[in-house]
Amino acid sequence: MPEKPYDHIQIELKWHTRWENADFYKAEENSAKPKFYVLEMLPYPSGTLHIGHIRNYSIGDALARYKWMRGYNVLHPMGWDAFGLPAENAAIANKVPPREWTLQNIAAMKKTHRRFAFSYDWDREVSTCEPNYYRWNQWFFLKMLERGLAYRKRALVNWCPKCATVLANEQVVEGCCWRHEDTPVEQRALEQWFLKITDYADQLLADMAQLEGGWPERVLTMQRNWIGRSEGAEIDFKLASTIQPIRVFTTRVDTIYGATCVILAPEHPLNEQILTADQQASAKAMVDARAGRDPGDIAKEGFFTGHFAVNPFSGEQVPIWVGNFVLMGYGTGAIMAVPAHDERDFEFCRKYGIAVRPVIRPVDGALGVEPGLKEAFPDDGIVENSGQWSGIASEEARRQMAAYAEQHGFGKAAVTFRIKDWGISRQRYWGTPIPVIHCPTCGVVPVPDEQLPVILPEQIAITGAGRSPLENVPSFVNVACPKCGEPAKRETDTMDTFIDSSWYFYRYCDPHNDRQPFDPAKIEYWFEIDQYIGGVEHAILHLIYSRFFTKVMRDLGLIKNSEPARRLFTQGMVIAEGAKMSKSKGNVVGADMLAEKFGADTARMFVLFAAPPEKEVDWRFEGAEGIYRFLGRVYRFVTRNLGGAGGSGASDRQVRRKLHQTIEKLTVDFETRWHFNTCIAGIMELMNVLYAEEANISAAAIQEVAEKLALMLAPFAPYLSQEIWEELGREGPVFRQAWPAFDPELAKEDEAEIVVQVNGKLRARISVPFGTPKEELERLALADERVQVHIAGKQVKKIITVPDKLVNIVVG
RNA sequence: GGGGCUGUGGCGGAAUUGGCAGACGCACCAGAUUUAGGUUCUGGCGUUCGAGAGGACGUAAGGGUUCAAGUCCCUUCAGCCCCACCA
Repeated sequence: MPEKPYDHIQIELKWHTRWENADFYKAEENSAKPKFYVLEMLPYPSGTLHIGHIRNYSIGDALARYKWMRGYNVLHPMGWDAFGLPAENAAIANKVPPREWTLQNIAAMKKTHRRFAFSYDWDREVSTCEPNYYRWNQWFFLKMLERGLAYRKRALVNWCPKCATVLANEQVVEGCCWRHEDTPVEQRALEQWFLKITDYADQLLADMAQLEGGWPERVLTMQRNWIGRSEGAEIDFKLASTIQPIRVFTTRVDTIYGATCVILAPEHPLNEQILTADQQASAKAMVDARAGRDPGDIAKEGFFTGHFAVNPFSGEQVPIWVGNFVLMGYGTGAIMAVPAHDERDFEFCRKYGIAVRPVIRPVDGALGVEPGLKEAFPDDGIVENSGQWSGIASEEARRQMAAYAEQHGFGKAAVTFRIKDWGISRQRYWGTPIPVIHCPTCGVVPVPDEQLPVILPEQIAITGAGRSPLENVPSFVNVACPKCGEPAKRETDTMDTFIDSSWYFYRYCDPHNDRQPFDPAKIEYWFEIDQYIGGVEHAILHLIYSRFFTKVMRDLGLIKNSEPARRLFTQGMVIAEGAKMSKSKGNVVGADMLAEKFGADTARMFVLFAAPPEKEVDWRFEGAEGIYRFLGRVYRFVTRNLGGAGGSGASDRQVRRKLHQTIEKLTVDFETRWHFNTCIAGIMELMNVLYAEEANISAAAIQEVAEKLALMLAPFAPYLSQEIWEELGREGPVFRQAWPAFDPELAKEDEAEIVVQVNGKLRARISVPFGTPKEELERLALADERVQVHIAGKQVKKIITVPDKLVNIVVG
C-alpha cells in the first residue's frame, strides 16, 4: 500500500470540470421528470480558480448529482459548449486558451479596468469575446432597436481626467478615481446607448408576486426598492419671464399651498436658459462636488436664480432656486419645496431664510406648531390654508388636485420610478460590438442581418486614451452605409457584459444553434428554471437584468414564461480577513493551492464543510487537512475490508442502524435545506462508528456499507466514490445509480432514552421501550436514585411528560 | 439617515417544531506505533469548585413569557451587508 493511499485518485480540479461537462451532464430529452438546474459557475480557461467559485460550483454540483441520482433529468450547463467554443477537453486541460489573443488582451485590460475585481465577470467577459455568442446579443439588440427598446442619448458619465476614461459608478471611490485617489471625478456628457428597462418597471414589480416564496424576501425587497415606484403628480410652474414652464414631480400635491420655492437640479436643462454665466459655473461646481460622494457628507447648498415661477393652484409667485440636493436623475429634476412638511426642504429653506408655511394639520392635532420639529412633519392629515381644498383629508386632496391639474392643463397624476434605463455602452475593447453604423445622411443604420456578427478586430492597441481602442482601427470603423452605400462609421462602443449574463441560461438549452438564439421548443421543455443559485451581490444587477430580458424575449414571441427562475438560492459570499474577497483588494485566495495539495475532492468538500451554503464564510486554509484525513479514512476502511472474511457480525445491527440514520439525514437535508456541512458531519460520524466496530462487522455488512458510502459521497467527493464503486466491482458512473433508500425500521433505535429533569435541570436518563405510557414514565423517573436526591424533602408540584422524550418534575 | 442580517468554546460551526447546549472538524494535550519527525490509531478538551462522586455557572448585555429559552417577546450593545438628499 502506498504511503498516502488516497493520493493516486487525486485529480486536478480544472480537469475535473471539463471531464464532467463532457460526459455526464448532457440533457436527456426523454426523461420522465424534467428538471433544470442552472449554476452560475463556469469552468475557467486559465489557471485562476477563485475560492468563491469553488464554493458556488460545489454547492450546485452536489445538488445536481443528488438530483440526478433521484432520477431527475438535470441540465447542468457548463459554459464553453454553450458559447460554441472549441470543446476539446484537452485544450482546456493543457491550459491552452481557446483564443490566445483574447486572453492576452484580457491580461492587459486587467491592469486598467476594475471590473476584473469581480470574479463573476471574468468568465462572463471571456465568453463575450466569442462571436457565436455575441452574434445573438447583436440580434437581440437589433430586435430591441426595431421596437424602440434600445435608444441613444446624451448622458452624464463619470470621467477621470488623469486616466482620460469613463468610469462606472462602482469605480468612483469617495468622489475620486479609484486609481488616482486625489483626482476628483468629473461629469461629462457623452452619447450612450440605453435599453428601456423602465418600460418594464411595472411588470418587473407586479410579477414579483409570482416569485414570492421561491425567492428570498431580501432579494425581492432590494429589487422593490431599486425599482422604487412612487405615485404622485407632475405640476407645471409657469415662469414669468420665459415660455417654458418648470415641471415638478411630487408625491404630496396636497401640500402645494405650502410650497415656498421651486428648486432645480444643478444639471437641469432650463439652467442654460435662465442662469447667468457665473451661476452656471456654480451649478457645474455643485455637480462636480457631488460626484460619487456620500450624500450624508454634503451640506445642502443652493442659490437664488433671480427668477420666479407661478404656483398654478394658488397663483402665488415663488422664487426659483438651484439646489445641490435635487437630483436630475429622479422625477423631473425639479421640485417644489414645502419646508413645513419635508425635512430636506426645511433644512434648505431655513439655511437661506425662505418662508415656512404649514398647510397640513394632523388629524388630532393643531396646524404647524413649531415647524422644523419632527412632529411638525405630519404624514397625512387635513389640508388647511389651501383655498377650496381646505378641510379635505390628504389622500382625497391628492386625488382631487391631480384631477384638477389635468383638467386645467397644468399637470397630471404621474408615477415615477427610481430605476433608470440601462446604459449599456462601454468604451472598452472587448464585449459585443453594438451593431449599428452611423451614416452622415441616413443616420443610425442597423447592421443588416447577413453581416452579423460584427466581430472585434484582433490586432488592437490598448491606448488608455479613454476612447474605445476600436476607434483606432480604420478597417473596423470605416464601412459603407448599408442603406446608401456612402462612406460611414461603425459604432465603436461595446455592450455591457451584463447583457451576456442576462440570457445565458436560455442559450444553454440549445448551445449549438446557428440559426436562432435557441429553439423555442427546447426552452419550453426546460423552463422555468426550477432552481437558480447565485450570490446575493447580484440581487439588483444580474437578477433584474435577466428578468427584464426574459420579459422582452417573451414579447418577441420567443418564449412563453415571464420569469426566468421560479426559485432562487443566494449563497453566502466568501470573505477574506473580514472583507469581501475581490481582486482589487488583493485578498483573493486562489483555489489552485488547495486543489494541488489535496485534490479536487478535498477542495470541494472542504468548502461545503466550512459553513452552510447561505452563510457568509470567512476563508481560512486550516481545516482542509481534516477533510483530507477523513477521505483517507474512508478509502482505507473500504480497501482493507473488502473481500476479506469479515468479522463476527456482532456489531452489524448497530452499524446498519447508523448507516440508515445517516442516509435518512442526508436525504432530508438534500430535500429541504442543503446544509451540506451537517451532511458531511453525518458521514464522518458513521465513519467513526465503523472504525470503532470494525473488527465485529460481517463481510456482508461491509459490502452494504461500502456501497452506500460510495453513493452517499458521490455528490461531495465524486472521485473517491467512483473509486470505491469500482473497488466494489461495479461499473459506470456512480451517480448514474439510484440514491440509496433508507429503511426507517433499521434506522430506529431499540429503546427511547428519556431525559429526566428536576425543575428543568437534567438529573438522569432512563431507557425505556418506545411507547411506554405516561404513568409508567413518571413512576420510573420518580424512582430514580439521582432524582430522589434532588426531590428529597420537597413537594412535587407538577410533572410534565413528553412521551418517548422527557419527564420534568417540578418541586417547590 | 433608511432597510436587512448576524452575535454559541481558542477557531469554523451543530442543536429541524421551545425539551440533554457545544454534534462534526480544526487547533491543542496525552498515550500507542516509530530510531526520530511525519503518517496512522486511541483517549482528553466550555468556565469553575471538588481528591473523587458530583455540584455551580454558561449561547453579546439586561429584562420578560414558560414546567422548560441558544430558540419566542421587549430594550440595549457590537459587527456585517444593501440602499442612500428618490421629493
